[in-house]
Amino acid sequence: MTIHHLSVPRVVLHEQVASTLRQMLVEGLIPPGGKLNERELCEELNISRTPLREAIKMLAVEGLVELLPNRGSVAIELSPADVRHTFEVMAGLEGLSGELAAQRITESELDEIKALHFEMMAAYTRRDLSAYYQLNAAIHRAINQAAKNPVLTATYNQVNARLQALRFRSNQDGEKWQHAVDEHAAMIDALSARDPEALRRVLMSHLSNKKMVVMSQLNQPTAAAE
Amino acid sequence: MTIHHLSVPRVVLHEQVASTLRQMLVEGLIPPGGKLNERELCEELNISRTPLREAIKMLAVEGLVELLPNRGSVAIELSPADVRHTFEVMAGLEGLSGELAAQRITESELDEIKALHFEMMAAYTRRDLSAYYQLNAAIHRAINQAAKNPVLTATYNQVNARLQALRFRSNQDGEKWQHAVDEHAAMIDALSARDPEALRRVLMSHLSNKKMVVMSQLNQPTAAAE
DNA sequence: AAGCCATTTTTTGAATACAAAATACATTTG
DNA sequence: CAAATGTATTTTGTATTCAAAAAATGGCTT
Repeated sequence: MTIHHLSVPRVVLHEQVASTLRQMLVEGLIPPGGKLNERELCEELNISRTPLREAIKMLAVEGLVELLPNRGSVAIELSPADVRHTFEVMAGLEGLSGELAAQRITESELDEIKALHFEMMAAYTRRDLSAYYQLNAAIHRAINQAAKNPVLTATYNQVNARLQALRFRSNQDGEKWQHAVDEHAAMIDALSARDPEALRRVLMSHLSNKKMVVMSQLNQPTAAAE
Repeated sequence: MTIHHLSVPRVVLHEQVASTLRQMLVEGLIPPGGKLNERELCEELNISRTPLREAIKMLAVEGLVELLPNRGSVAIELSPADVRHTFEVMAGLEGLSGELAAQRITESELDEIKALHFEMMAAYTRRDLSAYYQLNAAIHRAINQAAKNPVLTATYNQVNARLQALRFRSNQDGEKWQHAVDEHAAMIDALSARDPEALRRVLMSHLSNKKMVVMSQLNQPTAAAE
């Protein structure tokens, strides 16, 4: 007889709750600045306040929510300065990713990234923004994987999650998009050449451009979610 | 009459508890691999299990403790690979710190760092390792401050805390120490020249050397605390 | 005596209960 | 009528209780 129980409520509640909340925050279901009402969330998720509060504390450390003593917690709201600072750190982490990936990537990893790149070019050609965005994210994830540093991956993901909540994607103008695509081509070249310094430069400037796109969208309050 | 209550238990317990535990972990009072017994810690800190458990969850996100479902939590124990990965990320963050600091440091910040550097040279000349270590840490903190990026500072501190628990400091041999001092001189030069790329290089190689010192100490199990 | 199984004890996980703070509301008073 | 003050309600913070899992103990079998 197997010991696997298909019901599996055995994955500790606070982890599940944290995942659910993380998703709600990143997807904007709880908007920036929105309050996390404990009673409501308990009813919604069918749990007691104990695991909920544990999860909220975890998200506070991750920087996704802010704790207001005696007044609960709210989803973070990034000021333009916060966004700048976060992108700066992301650029540093991406650059490091690239530097390490260029040194450590295997042939098959490189092939997979090249394949993703072609798929992304297809999405670009069709102006399929949603597919483009997903493939773009997949490529960056793959480069990160190729760096073979779990601490870097975890740190990267944690910082990145805060930006996800901005839900900027979408509508960059055509010229900017073209430029981003060019940068991706340069990435593939640097990776193929196993040139750490070149890849680092490309990734950092890529992030810097992304930052500028996002910052300019922040100034236009019509910035809509996907 | 003033509204200030000198007792001030009004700073939320879970934060206090997290700070206390963090200190206990970093100082080795709870050794790597050591179990965090909830009942014991509650008695020791005179609190109930709720805020303690909230604090432990936070430390788990920070990477200072590991949660073992249904079996409690233990202080992290870094494998040599973990140490390598952590140092790699630290090097990246230090490099970024330097790059930004070289661009943004003010005259008075630079003067203060120069002063700290001279104090450190004094400690080195006296072979006062404890003072040297503290001044060294102060210099790195000051560079980080000069980068003027709170997200970077927070990320840096969080990753660094994991290494602190190793408590390596002390006994690097004379030659390595000399080399570290030389690197510090190069830092001051790069900072004074406002040369981001140079400072980045110096800081990254500084970290890389520190990594090698630590890794070699890890192999010698006699590695003692301060 | 060594190893295995059942039972007890301890420890962890989650829910509830209680206390304190903050907020909302209504009443009073100028 | 507006501001202020006191009261009620809600919400958060902490302690306690209850339940389930893991570890420890002790007895039993071979």
